[in-house]
Amino acid sequence: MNLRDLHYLLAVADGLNFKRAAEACHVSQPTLSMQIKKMEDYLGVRLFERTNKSVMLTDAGRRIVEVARRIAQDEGHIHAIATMLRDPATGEFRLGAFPTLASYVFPVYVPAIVKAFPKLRLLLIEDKTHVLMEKLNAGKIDAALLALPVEDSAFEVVPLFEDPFFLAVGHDHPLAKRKSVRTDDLTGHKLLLLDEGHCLRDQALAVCRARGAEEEQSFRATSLETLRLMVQAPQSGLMTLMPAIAASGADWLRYIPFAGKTPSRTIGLVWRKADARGDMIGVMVKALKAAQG
Amino acid sequence: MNLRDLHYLLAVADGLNFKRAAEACHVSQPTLSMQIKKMEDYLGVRLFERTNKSVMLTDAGRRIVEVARRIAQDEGHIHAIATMLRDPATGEFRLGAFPTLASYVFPVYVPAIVKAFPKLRLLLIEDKTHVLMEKLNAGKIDAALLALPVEDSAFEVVPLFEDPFFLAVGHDHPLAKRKSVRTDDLTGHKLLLLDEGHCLRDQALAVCRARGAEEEQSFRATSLETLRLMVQAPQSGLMTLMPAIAASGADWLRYIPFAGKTPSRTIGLVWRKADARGDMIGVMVKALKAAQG
DNA sequence: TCATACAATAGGTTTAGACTATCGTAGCCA
DNA sequence: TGGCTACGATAGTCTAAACCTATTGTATGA
Repeated sequence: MNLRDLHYLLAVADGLNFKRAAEACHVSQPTLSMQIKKMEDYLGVRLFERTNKSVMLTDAGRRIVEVARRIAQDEGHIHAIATMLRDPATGEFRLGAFPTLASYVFPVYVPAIVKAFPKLRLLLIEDKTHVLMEKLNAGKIDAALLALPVEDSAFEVVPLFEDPFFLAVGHDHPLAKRKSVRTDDLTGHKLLLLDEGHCLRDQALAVCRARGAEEEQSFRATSLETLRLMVQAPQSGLMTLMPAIAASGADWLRYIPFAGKTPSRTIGLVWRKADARGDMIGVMVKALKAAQG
Repeated sequence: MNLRDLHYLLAVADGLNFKRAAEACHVSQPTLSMQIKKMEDYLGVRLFERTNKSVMLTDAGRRIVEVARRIAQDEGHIHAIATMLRDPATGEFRLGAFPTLASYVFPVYVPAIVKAFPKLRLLLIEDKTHVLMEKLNAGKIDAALLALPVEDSAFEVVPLFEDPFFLAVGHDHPLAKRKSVRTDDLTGHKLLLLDEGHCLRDQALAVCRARGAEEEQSFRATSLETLRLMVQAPQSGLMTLMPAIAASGADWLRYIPFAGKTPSRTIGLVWRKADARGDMIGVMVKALKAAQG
């Protein structure tokens, strides 16, 4: 059976006349006769009762036409969906970002994306880096904002901005009065970090470990907010690395810039190379860069 | 687009693997690749995102698969309908009979048909002869019990039984005491008939008109029951022809048989020659004949 | 680095859908 | 009654599309 045949069936059922139905289908009358006959043979039931003078639906024909009509409608729906989504800037777009980034970049990026692609339904996903990469791989999200480098040949990666780190300490911390610090100055101080799995933890460790800063082992924060509260607690003696993007100033921490070569992380957009919407994502990257400008 | 292609689409969507999908569809992998690609070109949207290592649905693909699944289901429904109705003795069968016959033959015939064709859904239609013939022609009913002859080359006709007429009179009618009558005896008596359009009227007229029986002009009955009541009314002086099948005896009329050549009507079953269920209707005729004993 | 797994491509064969021309039948009108 | 028209069915041929096998290209993993 064939969708075309179903349309032939419907055409004959509508006009109850093979010649006119053939015209409506833009085929010859014998073609139509043949195909209907073939369909009847295939289904094993007569669909039309035909004489030289009249054509009418059989009981089976009537019922089958009913279903065929629904199929034809659904076929129309498929075309409608395809037409709508032919423009890549329509449909859904699922964008991920890891937790210590999401709340700071989404407020800037989302309006930019919505403005650039008003017909795109944007869905935001906040998860740890490795979960995002799995989801990206599995097609559960379409792109992710991640800290670079991302080593995966299946992904396309574009850097968006540098996010420098500040040293964050409480007001009574030994380093609190410094105008700037060098990474060497961290040696011997106690460092509080996020819990395992947060990429900010790894980034901070990469900066500090070589310098002999000693990680506070009794506690690891599970969110930036907790981290902030722990560090600013009186007599904590703790410090942490805080990304500039998260250093709002609306708290009681001291954020001290690094002198010399400022440690930083690079944030980029990552998506699947195989994604057919690659071109659109390229345009999206431009919109994002413009937004942070 | 093609139903086959939709099945290919579903197979790939289910397994997310072209090779296995091809096996499931009993075609080669290149065929599947080709057809999917062709479909994507036709619709103008990418349905799958493919790499060497993985296949996943695009947003468009996901939505279209949803509709395709419904279409596949409906295709199944068409097969189910065809399988069910492949046996002619299933589905609906609409049987008509004219009013002065219906109430007397249906109680006998319907159980016989139901017994012979238990899967047939029998629908009964009661209407005047010419309406039944129109409906039969238009395919609105499948067969009709009519008084013969039926002159229409499009119809198949089989006589079922002879229905002799009685002369029906009230107890005080001049002919009430007769053991039998001849058609000549009707001359000069007042005849009450059914309204225009009832075939019993025409049949009775055919019997009586030649004999000079005088039709009561002031009133025509619209049902056999009314006719009965009018004739049996004291001092009515009316008579009518009553088919044997309707002469129940459970009323106050005298039913007098005709001597010599008894006038009668022939009742037969009529259906369209072109009806594919002709064979089944032939079997039905046998069942009807058996039922009337 | 070789073997494996996967989808895409190339080239040739078969099938099915399409065409034109014609038939067969019934209804209509002169 | 004979010829005209309208209708669907049939016959024979052509072509496009669906299919096959064989091969390519590219990752992954031992």
